[in-house]
Amino acid sequence: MKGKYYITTAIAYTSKTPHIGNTYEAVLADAIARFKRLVGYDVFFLTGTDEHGQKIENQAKEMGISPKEHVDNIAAEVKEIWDFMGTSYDKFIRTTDDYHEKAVQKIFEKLYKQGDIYKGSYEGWYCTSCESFYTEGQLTDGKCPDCGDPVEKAKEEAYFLKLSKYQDRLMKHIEDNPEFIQPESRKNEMVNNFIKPGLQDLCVSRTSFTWGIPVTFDEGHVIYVWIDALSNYITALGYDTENNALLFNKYWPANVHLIGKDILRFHTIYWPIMLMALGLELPKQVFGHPWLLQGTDKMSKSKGNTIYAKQLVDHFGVDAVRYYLLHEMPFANDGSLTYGLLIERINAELANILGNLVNRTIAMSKKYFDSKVMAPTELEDIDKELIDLALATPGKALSSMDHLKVAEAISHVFELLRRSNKYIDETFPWLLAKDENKKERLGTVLYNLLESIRFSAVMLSPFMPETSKKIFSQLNTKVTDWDSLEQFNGMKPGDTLGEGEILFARIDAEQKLAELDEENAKNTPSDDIEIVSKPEITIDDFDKVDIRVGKVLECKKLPKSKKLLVSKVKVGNQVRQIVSGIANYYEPEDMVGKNVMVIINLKPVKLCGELSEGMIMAAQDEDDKLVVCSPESQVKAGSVVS
RNA sequence: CGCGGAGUAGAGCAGUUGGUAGCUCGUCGGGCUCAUAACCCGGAGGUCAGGGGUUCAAGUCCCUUCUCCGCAACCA
Repeated sequence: MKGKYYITTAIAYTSKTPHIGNTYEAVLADAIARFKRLVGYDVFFLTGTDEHGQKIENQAKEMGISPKEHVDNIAAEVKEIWDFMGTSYDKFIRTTDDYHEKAVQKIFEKLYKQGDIYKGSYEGWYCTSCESFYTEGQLTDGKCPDCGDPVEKAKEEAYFLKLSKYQDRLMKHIEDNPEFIQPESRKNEMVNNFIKPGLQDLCVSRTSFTWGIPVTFDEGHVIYVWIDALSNYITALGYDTENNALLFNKYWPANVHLIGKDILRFHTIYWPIMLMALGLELPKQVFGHPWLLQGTDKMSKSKGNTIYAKQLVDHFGVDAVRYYLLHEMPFANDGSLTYGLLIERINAELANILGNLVNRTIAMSKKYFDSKVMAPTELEDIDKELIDLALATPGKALSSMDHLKVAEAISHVFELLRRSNKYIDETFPWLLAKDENKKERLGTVLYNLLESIRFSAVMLSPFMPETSKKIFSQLNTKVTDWDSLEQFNGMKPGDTLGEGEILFARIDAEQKLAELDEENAKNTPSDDIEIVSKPEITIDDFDKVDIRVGKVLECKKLPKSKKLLVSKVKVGNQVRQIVSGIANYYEPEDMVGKNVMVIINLKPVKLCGELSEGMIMAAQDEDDKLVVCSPESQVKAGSVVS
């Protein structure tokens, strides 16, 4: 054993079925976990689901089921997907698990007792009808994002975690451990945007919803997501504030937390500080992996471009999908997935390079030697070249994997496969077969090929476990351990090979794409936007809103901001300054002269230092694109809209 | 001037401490027939975003401009 290796994924939020992008993270973690096991580490691979929070509470209410039922459903789906993707997790934690909830409560108590969590108050906007608190940014149009009612400024009691106290220690840790935050560019983002400006204490409790872990010593307070979700990495191992379970003592600290780049902040700032406060070691590394895009777009349900793992696996098989995810994702930049690209990779690499090599080698062995493995004899230079590459490849893969460069590790193996294909052309086995005197040479050539394939299959097993298994069965070998790659003699002369079988059939791209299109068309009921209406209002409510026609007199960009335009709008006998977030869609000169609809009785506010006295109405389509609303024909500025 | 990253062949990307510009796909031509119309070889295709500088030598270091992206701020 080379020691322990503890790897985690982020826990999936149980508000909707995870798409292929979410699945990517689990597969990536799995590949690393399997690789580490293969090379001799004692691995613990944790994944799971994050199941609390207001969003889930609300969703459940809408569906008319209990939150628990709701999360049970989704958690089961997540688990099912992880399972058919072949992820070899050692534990699947759910934040609604009993032991987790108890441990989180103890953590909260401990931090409170030692003064790292204190009770304070949280100023925000309160919506009476929803009994909810919102921050400035959560409000839509200055009103409750949920029900649209007016909100009022209010204070709420809440618990806070003292981040500032640990700020310097965190900074030092990041500086002393350059590998702590990966990739590097992310580290700079965290340090410059958050740590250097100074950390604000973090609100770690809520009273606005109940679907969460209760604070034991203060009724009505629920532990907010940070402490609840992040703690899973230690509670899963049986962490306890008083005496820790064996697992915890053995595996903590984590070697790597694998997470999406979007939640890097929580894992590189809040989580380390929590751990420091608990007196625990920090994880060795946090890797914020890039995102998987559908073509060049972010996947989203509203765009209807969501690709689910299930469909891909049904059509292409698990290992092909795993291969794509693991090999096509760059280390730091977002990757892209389309059906077309997937098919291209399957054909070019899996079918042509890998599958065909195995197939032709097994076929020749059968044809020339009745599937017997021959003993290699004298080696020629060309043989040595192949063997040297085979022997060198495990080291290369190992080193790539040490830096989590999974795609690179796979490429090394494919180099060997390509070299093997070339070796066939260089040695002309079919000619050797015609000459009885060259039987021995032919046997040697085939032996070298079989052994190279065995090498490749061993190295590929963390990435494509099923495929490796199939190859081993075709080779009829049980020598599949990593150490067997130290010598080029794993295949045993005299053994009989198994039956040949196509590993990856070539796919007719055109036909397959048509098939998928048809299937997706069937499953996408309609393009229409689903309407979830805000609560009914009376004519009196509506009457409170004063909408007028205005004419844009001048308009300029707000240099400090990317999205904001500042317009001077003539409304009747007044000229108002209005700031709008439309800079991505309109040039200032486009706006000048336009007649627009303006809400004139919104409370004025300052945005990026500029006063905004109203709102220009704009329609927002699914891509978040904004289109300014104008009256159909000329109307005098100041006219009432109703 | 908020912080950071990126701009290299038609596409997707590599290019460690500066020393002849590479890989995969595609394309064109050739070879081979064991194999899944597969495999192997070769050709074409790049003022390494633009401009300046340091150096015997710059994709690589420095300055500057432009364009994309991420984070932050913000979307009345």
